[in-house]
Amino acid sequence: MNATTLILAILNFQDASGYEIRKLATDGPYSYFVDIGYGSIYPTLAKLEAQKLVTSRAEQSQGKPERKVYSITETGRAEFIRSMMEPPAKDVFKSEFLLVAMAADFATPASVEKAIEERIETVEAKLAVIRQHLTDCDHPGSCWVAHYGEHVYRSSLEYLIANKQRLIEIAGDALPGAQAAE
Amino acid sequence: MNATTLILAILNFQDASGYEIRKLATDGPYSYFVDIGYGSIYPTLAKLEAQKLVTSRAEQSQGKPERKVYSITETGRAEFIRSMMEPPAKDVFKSEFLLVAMAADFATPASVEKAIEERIETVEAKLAVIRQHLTDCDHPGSCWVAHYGEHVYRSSLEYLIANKQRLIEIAGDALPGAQAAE
DNA sequence: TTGATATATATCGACCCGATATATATCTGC
DNA sequence: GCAGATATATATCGGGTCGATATATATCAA
Repeated sequence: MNATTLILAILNFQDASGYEIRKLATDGPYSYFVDIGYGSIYPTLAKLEAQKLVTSRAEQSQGKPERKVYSITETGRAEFIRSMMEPPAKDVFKSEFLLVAMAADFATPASVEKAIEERIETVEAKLAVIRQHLTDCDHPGSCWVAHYGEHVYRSSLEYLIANKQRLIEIAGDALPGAQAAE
Repeated sequence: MNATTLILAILNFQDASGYEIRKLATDGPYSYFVDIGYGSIYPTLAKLEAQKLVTSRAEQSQGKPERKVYSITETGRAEFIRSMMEPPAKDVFKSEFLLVAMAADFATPASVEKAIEERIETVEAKLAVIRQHLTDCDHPGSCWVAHYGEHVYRSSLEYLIANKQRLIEIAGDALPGAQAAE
């Protein structure tokens, strides 16, 4: 994706600690088109602070470890706006599940069934998160994106459920000792 | 994704050179759920050859540079089948376009329009490739996956076209000097 | 014959992800 | 009251991956 742009975008909407940024990008409203780990977040925050695009302050809340809360600066906001103007990089989509589905005839029906069932559960979970965001959605851009996510994930789920059985039937056909199982 | 699994999967279906693997993963029937560059392909092929999971032979076709064609071994095929049995890693989806859409109020209508139009063109191109594959699709797993791709990309395209105008209308609303443009 | 394009192999640096280490506070059950 | 699980929080390291680039040959069009 590009950790710098993403973090600047998040900090443009709200102050956050590294830990919160991770949660927003994993479970929050960014989670269905973004993914970023600590290994990118903390070094990027340090770099952004050195460049004066963000500032940080320590904050101790009762009971919890001290948080290091980051805020975007005016320079940072200008850089964020500039980055929103340039043409976005191409989308990245990688699915090991689809690779397994493509080679279903080389796996057992049991493993294929498990794979597609887990995929269905994952998509359902993601849909639930999106629909939750849709109920308390105020900012217009976020609503547009959440509706997009709902639309696409629902479509994906429909196909998976409707064609699950057909994929399981393909399974095992190319495995040694599987000639014409009637 | 995991370059090893992908390359083993491709070589399980056909012999190929590094260059061909790249093309299959970029324009071919793997292209809508996979992406891999030379920086992963050549080192992985070398590793797989050292492990005796693939073998290579030089082949000079007329007029073109010499090709180094790789074939999967029996050990490699066993390893491929084993890898198809274990639960697939989670899908990866990252979209800088959706980040721009979410922050559309911080960009100009012109740049947002350009971004969504380019996105529509990209999806249409991908759909065209998938539909081409569907016309000459023999292997059942590949057909299942191509149908899935057709279903999801068509759904995505529908939303983009139907909601393009609405996104452009959001654009610019948070930019300095944009109070209530009627 | 120049330049553009396609084929083909290969590598390097920058970036990114997953796993892990470390630490504190709360909550639950025994 | 304390052990263990869980949540909060910061940080790093190694391995993997990507984009750009270098190199080379052959074809085709201007």
